[in-house]
Amino acid sequence: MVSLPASLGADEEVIEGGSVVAVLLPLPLEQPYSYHLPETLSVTRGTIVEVPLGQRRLPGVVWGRQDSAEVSAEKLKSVARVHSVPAMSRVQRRFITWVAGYTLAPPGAVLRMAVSVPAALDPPEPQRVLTRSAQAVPEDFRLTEARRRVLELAEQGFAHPPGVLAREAGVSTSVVKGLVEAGLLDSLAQRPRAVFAPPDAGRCGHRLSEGQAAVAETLSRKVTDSAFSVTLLDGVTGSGKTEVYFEAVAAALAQGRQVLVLQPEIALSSQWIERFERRFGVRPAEWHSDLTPAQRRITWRAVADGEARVLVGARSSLFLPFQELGLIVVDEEHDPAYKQEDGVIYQARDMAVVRGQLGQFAVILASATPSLESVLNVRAGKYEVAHLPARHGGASLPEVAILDMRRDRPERLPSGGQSWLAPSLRKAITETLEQGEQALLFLNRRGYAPLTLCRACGHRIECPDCTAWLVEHRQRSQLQCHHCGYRAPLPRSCPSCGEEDSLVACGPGVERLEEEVRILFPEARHLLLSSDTLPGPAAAQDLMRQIQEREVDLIVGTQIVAKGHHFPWLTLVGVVDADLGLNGGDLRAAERTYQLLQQVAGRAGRAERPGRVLLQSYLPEHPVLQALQSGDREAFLEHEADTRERGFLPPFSRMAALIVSAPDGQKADEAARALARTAPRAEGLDILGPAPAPLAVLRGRHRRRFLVKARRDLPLQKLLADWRGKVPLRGGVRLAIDIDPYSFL
DNA sequence: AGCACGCCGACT
DNA sequence: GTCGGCGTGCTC
Repeated sequence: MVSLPASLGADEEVIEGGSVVAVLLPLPLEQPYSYHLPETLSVTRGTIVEVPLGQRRLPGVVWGRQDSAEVSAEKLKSVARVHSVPAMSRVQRRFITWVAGYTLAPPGAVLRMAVSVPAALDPPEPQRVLTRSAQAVPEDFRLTEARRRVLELAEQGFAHPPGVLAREAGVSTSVVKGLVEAGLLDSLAQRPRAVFAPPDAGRCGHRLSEGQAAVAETLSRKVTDSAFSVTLLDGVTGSGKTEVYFEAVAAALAQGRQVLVLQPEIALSSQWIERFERRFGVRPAEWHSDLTPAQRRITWRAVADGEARVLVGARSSLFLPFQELGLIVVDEEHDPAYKQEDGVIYQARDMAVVRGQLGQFAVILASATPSLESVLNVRAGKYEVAHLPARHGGASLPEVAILDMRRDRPERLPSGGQSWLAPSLRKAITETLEQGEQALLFLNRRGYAPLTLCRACGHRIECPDCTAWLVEHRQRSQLQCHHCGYRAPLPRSCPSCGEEDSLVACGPGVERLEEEVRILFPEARHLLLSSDTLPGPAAAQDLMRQIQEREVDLIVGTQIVAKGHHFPWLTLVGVVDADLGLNGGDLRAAERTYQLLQQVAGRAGRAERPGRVLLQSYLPEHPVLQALQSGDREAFLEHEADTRERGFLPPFSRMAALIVSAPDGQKADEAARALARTAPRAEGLDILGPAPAPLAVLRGRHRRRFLVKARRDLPLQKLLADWRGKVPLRGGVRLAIDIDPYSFL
């Protein structure tokens, strides 16, 4: 009889061999499948097992007992084996179920995000190391020079992996292999050294000001309360948010709990990692899309085994199999990158709050420009708030001015070409450079020009698979679709009328802006920062270093420069097109523009040099620009809340988007009409559509869209699930449901 | 998500 | 005559 550890609750009771168990598989399936559990195996709920499915073998999680025989006996297969990983915790399983119910994704699809690394489910191959065996060299063994060198090294007493031993001795691995076969070297299994050393919570941290220390104390108390809470940590760029929430991280570590820090774009947060290392003495575990398969395996396993105590990661790390999670920090909580847009569609910030509620621990949402949702949750008493006093070290906030482009018109370039910089911005750049300081020109548009037009026939070059213009990338002499990844060489003649040299680039992208900078400020050392010009995180880190060390005078960049980097010599930020992003039917367009521009503005004038921000705009009266100029965030939030309330928009209502897509427009229309006919009706429910989605064709699929607005007390998920169930989808038609949509494309 | 089964074009 | 394209539909 197996005895249960005292910590196992009723939920973790042992399920004996001979039972039938429900196993959730990491596939888009609505229900767990039933399997016979062999007499030789015993499991609990949460045990990760391997089961046969069709011709394959897959991992799955024991979801419960299957009492009634719902599956005919002849169909029932047996659990093949139990994986040697700790069982998935009850909280983790409830989280998966909750997310599936909320997003209307099949539970198996959510599970797939949690067991994303099947290779991690078995213990890693133990590393083999070689030592000199006790056996003497036999008389008849040809002791060649290569063999002698290897044995000599091995006799020095250190055990080496075969590859290292061969390299050190300057021989090939086959020599080493021969010596093992001859019995002159012993192969031993070595326990892998700890990859994730425990962070030292007790190390002396950054010295905090009195105000910061008080906030740090509040946050730490939230952690040690071991109860669910959400705190909005609100403080401007440079107010020391990171150092302050590090104290909450330390408190969770001291309690023996794991910590997850979510970042919107992890690949670029090398500065964050350095700060963590300074505070805690070790690097945190990392989780993002740039990890190699081996790193992924090691990290997943370390989280499951509880070896990784702090993990910093992108949104997908929310589904890692933490056992003892005791704090989640969502850094830059307003960032739209937290919204996952394909597969299981979810908002990681909101799901982090749910995870905290299920796990009964503290969640910290940090931002200098909090989302309207979070601000209203504070106002409603659902979240608490902690304000950090203004800039650390007494540096002042930058002065923001709007340049009215209708009056402050760019002059022609000396070459006669078009210019995108107003005279007053040019002047400001000149002054800044003369003072030996740095300037940043921000334009959130990749490539050279967003549109290529034929002067002869007026043809606009579009993507063959999407309703979108192709963007010229002159550095690669390519046209690119930013929606599907289509690329084509830049044509010399118009693809429509065949006219030679008739194509003109319309509008600016960062590449074109850099060209202008080269002409106007030839002396300045300049740098183009865009995701296209960065081959990887290492390159990004090097460019950031160049800026910090003043090896660059003038920076041209897209939104990747907006994120949390500290540039002490940057005193001028020019926003080339502040109106970009204000248009479009996106309900968060104004908010997002405000946040992005506020973040970019925050790059200017840290430390003791005051900064200046110039916003080029054709809509200088727009509330977003006015709020940026006056620095009155509260007025902007008030205006935004009011607009949303009057429009019955989230968070005053709940919203969902349904996207019907099919390989041809007719099929999409038919399916959309069928959906329209069966649409639910209820008091407080508005259904708009079907209408062609703004990107009417995406990746070759024709798309129609419904927008659903529901009063907050309506059971939105149930209404949508019933609706979906009424319409069978055939002929390549797909229906995607996006709860709380962000992108309206 | 795979993998098989199943019905129509270019080839050893 | 087959090999192979990927469209539909299961998988306990």
